Formats: sequence, C-alpha cells, structure tokens
Amino acid sequence: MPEALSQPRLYQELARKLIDELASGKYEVGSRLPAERELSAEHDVSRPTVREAVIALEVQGLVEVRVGSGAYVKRLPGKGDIPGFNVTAFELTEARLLFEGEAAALAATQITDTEIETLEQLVRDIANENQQRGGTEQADREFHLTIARATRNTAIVDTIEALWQLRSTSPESALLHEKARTANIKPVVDEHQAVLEALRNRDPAAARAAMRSHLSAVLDSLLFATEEKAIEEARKAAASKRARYSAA
Amino acid sequence: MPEALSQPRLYQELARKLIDELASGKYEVGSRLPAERELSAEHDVSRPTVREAVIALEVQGLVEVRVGSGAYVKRLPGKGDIPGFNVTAFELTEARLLFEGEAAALAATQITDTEIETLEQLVRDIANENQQRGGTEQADREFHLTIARATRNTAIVDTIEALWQLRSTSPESALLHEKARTANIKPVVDEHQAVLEALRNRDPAAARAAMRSHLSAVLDSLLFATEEKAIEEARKAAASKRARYSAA
DNA sequence: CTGCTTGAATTGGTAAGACCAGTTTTTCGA
DNA sequence: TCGAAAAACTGGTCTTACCAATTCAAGCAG
Repeated sequence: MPEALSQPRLYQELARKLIDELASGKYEVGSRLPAERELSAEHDVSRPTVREAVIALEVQGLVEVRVGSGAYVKRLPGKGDIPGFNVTAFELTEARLLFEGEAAALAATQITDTEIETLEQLVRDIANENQQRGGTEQADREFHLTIARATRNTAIVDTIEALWQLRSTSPESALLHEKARTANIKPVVDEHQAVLEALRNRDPAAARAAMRSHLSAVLDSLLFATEEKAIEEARKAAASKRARYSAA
Repeated sequence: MPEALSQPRLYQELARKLIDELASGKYEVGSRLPAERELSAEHDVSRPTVREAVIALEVQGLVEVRVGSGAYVKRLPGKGDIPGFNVTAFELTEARLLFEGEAAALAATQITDTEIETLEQLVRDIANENQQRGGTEQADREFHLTIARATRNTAIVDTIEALWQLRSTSPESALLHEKARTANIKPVVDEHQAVLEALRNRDPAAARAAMRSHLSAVLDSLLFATEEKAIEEARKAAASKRARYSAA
C-alpha cells in the first residue's frame, strides 16, 4: 500500500540539481542559465531531458525562458520548491486553523442563501462519508472550499485549495489524518454544523470561532493519534504555542 | 517595457488543452490519460512535446505518471491551475491582509532576537529600495517572509511565498503594485516599523493589527491608483466588504 | 477448469541528430 | 566611427531509434 516510490526520472533528478544550485546562490536573479546544450554536456544527459527539467522549473515560476536567448532566473527557490520536503500534518492543520478561520469570517459577510443550502447538503454528505469505511473526505473538502469561494476572493480559494492538495501530497500527513479521523467521528459533524450555523447568521466572529474550534479539534485528534515519545515533546510545544496565539 | 508576450510554446498550448479537458470532466480522478503516442497523433504534435506538456501537468500535481503504465489523473484542476487566469491585485492583497495578519500574530509568540535584528536591517533596506527608481521590492518580500518563517510552520511559509509569487506571475497585479508604490513611499517604512515594534514586544494582537493596518494601506493605495469608472464600483464594494469583516 | 508462468504488446524513458526561427554578437564596409 | 550585414548562438520542434517497466493474454501445468 505504501506503493513503491515511482522510479526516478532523469529530468526530476536534474531539476533537483538545478534548484539546489539556484538555492546555493550559484545564479543570481535575472542571470542566465547555461544553454541547454551546455547543461546537456555538463550533466551528461540528452537535450530533451534538459528541456524537461527546465520546463519543470519554468512551471514552478523559478525561471523564464526567452526564445533564442536563454533561460533566466526569475526568483530563488524556497523550501516549498524542494521536492521531497513534506510539511507535517500538524503544520498543515495549524496553517488551516489560522487561514480558514479568517476565511470563514470574511465568508460570513458575503455568503448567499444558495451557498448556505449547499453547505447544509454537504454536512449531510459528511455524515454519510463517515459511515462507510473508506471515506473519501470529498464532502469535507468541498465544505471548506465552498466557504472559501464564498469570500469572493480567488486568491483565498487558491490558497485553501493548495493547502488541501498539500494534505494529499504528503503521505505522512494523509495517513495520520486517516488514522485520526476513523477514531473520532461524531464531533466532526457537530463542528461543521456549528460553522454552518454561524455562517447562516452572517456572524463573522462566530464563524471564525467555530472554524478555529473545529480545526483545533482536528489538531487535538492528530496529537492524540500520535503516541511516540519523541512527538510528545512537540505535542506539548504545539499546544502551548497555540494557547499563546489564541489568547491574543 | 511590457515586454512582448513570450512567443507561445507548443507544450504550453497542449498543457492548456489538457487542463481544460480535465476541468471539463473528460477524465475522472484516477483514470488514465491516453498514451503519449496517442496524444501525439491526436493533437498533431511530436511525442517530446507531449512529454513536455505532461510534465507541466505533473509538476502542478494534476497527474502522476507511472513508468510503463501511463499518466493518471491525480486531482482536478482548480481556477489557479488555468494559465491566463489572473487574480487581481485587490484579491491578492485582501488575502494577504487576512493571512499575514494571523501569521504575524503567531510569529509574535515564536520570534527570536536574531530574527528581530534581521527585520530591523530589512526595514532599513526597504527604505533604501524606495530611494532608487527601479526598486526590486526584494527587501519588502524578505521582510514578510522572515515573519512567516518566525511562525515555525512550513505550511505557512509556503503559503505566503505562494502569494508573493502570484504577485509577480500576474502581470496586471505587478504593474498596479508598481504604480501604487512609486506614488506612496514613506508610509511603507513607517508601517513596517510598526509591525516590527509589535513583534519586538511579542504582542500577538498588536502584531496582527499592525500587519492588517499595513496591508490595508496597501489596499487603499491600490484602489487609489485605479481611476477607471468601472473599477470605482468594485472599489466601494471592496471597502465595504473589508469594513464588515474588520468590525468582527 | 483453475492457476501460474511466460512472452508478446504496450507504455513511458532517454538519446541522438537534424533543421527552423528568433536573438545576440561579431565583422566589415561605408 | 558607425551602422548594417553576416555569422554564431540559443531555444523550438520533429523524427527515429532503442531501452526498461508494466500489462495482459495465451498457453502450459496442476
């Protein structure tokens, strides 16, 4: 089930090398990368492979290629650009606690009756999903994204979508969530119901509080699902960190 | 200076087509895309080009290619995945107002003295950047990212990095920001200084307020820089929206 | 008939070579 | 000295070829 690591592909290896070189400061922003033919010889791969790697960087917005001129550094890579770097489920949920809380508050000022109805149906769907063993969490995701869309802000929708994608991208994160979820069913429905209620009343503060409360519960269940000693320390630290933030 | 649109590349055109097909529901999540050779014939391009397009989708997490088997749909594209779809500068800044405000609050509970010093230097750098004509805003970006890193949460850092990247990705957004920035220099330094002061005092509520105030001012300058009639409506709507959210 | 083995067909991975179309640099004549 | 033509360079794309992993069905063994 851990499904074998996909066989490494040359272009990914090369892309990784290039990103590392960028991160190491070998090339400045605005400077030109070596020509494809040079990189080809330098790393002992074919030109198509170099092209594939460069395209990978381009899609990530790291470089910009100009026809007939070359590939230029657009920005330097951050941690998020280094493949194999996984955010933990804790970090992810903490980020959602902060961001989705605010999104819910903003949504409360913009949401339509139609969207409220959609959310009501989704809460029912979530209850159903929890019944079956292999719940897909599709309804859960849709619930949160519907709220995001209710902010009428594309950037916010994109951001929250990205966070959900991270959740499935990071294997560790996905597993831990599944483990925690199956052990803790009913509260989830109630919590979503509370968020919905606050939105129905167009109460930003209540929506924020309900969403934070929900994700705070998720965070707790994650911490609970982790029993290793080493994590125990992190657990306490996280709780204390959250307490100080919430108090403000 | 708007520098001509980069000559279209075939792989991008094909990637766009494929994304549209995914969005239209032609392929379900988990299903397999046609073989490279088929797509090659179908769209009348060479196989290398197909490979480049598929890699573009892969880097965006839309598909997963399995050696010897095929490319499988991993998730369906959201708005953010459709090239040419630009979030407006307003949306972007509004999102930052929400998210970075919270990040600053959390950072206030975690930030180190060293980081405070770094921020002090960055505020000075920002002042310098504003002096020169073609300010790069590099220090500005670094200031905000340093605060993000002080949250000790990778997901938060990634998110805020992504928002800054969006800013440069969207041409419209970048232009408007530049226009607004040159017309409004000094306040920026003061506002950053206020954020820094709150962080120095480890005051989450003050940090949140200062950051929101700063981005609120940015939002105002953006609105001010826009004079078209059509936008005037949106301007009032945005202001009212923000007011209701802030009041909560 | 069932189940396992085996090998052909399919599919992605990579390389090499060629030619085109822009861009940049060099060269050389006015 | 300056400007225009030419050469060199760079990315864009195609074609062909062969390798490696995966699939799947035919065929053999039980």
